[in-house]
Amino acid sequence: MTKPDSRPYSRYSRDAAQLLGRLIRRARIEQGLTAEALAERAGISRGLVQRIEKGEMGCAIGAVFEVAAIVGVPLFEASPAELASRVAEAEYTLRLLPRSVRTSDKDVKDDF
Amino acid sequence: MTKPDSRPYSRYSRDAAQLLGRLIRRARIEQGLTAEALAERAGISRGLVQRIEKGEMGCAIGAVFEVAAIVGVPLFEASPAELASRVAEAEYTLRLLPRSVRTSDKDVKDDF
DNA sequence: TTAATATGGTCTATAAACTAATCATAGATT
DNA sequence: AATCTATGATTAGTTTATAGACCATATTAA
Repeated sequence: MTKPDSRPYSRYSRDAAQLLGRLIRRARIEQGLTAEALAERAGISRGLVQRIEKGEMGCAIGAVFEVAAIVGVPLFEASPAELASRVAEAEYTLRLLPRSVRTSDKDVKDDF
Repeated sequence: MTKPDSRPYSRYSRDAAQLLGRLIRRARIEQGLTAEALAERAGISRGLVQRIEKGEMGCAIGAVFEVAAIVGVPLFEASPAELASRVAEAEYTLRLLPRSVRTSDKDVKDDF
């Protein structure tokens, strides 16, 4: 058994996952919610809640987002209505773009 | 084989995952990046890129965030420096909270 | 229209996440 | 101080995601 989940993640994505986990943990505690209780509400195990709060990269995004929603950590800093609106907007914008990318090598901003 | 990944997700978390996927796809196309090329950069398979762009809830948050970072979709609407700063802040704030929750049942704002 | 390629879907094998149970410890309340 | 409980960590077993190959189709460019 080697070290688990040691893929080359960028600092940015690791920070983001970690921050999300901390925010969830903070919100849970402030609401007096037990990890066990939160797990029950989300339909997942307590162990997974622990991993989410630690910001581990292997957790399913569905589980993470669901837990965040339950304790009230806003995703995209948006309310449900705003989110739905942005989804629709993104949907529309996508339809305006080419459906297939033909170019071989263009510049990508990997850093921002 | 039954229907995969049919856990009871909230509308909010599903919208969030879907929006993130759309934003990634849009950014990728706008940059003339092939799904294959993006997968290569992220160290994942092309199939996983497709699932991420569809906003499927089972994808590992590490893979999703990594891909987002590569195409330049900001997480938490924050730059790398801001993110790191917020992580540190969250870390500090957590240390001020009780480490164990004793209460049995308090009110939770499930809706916001 | 034709040629080249990106995309979408499916399949199998493998790797990994997830669950559930358990134990030890830390922390909170009386 | 003593008790009760939440937390953290570990393990075994099951489920699921992921990789990689493949094929069919759609899309772009010539």
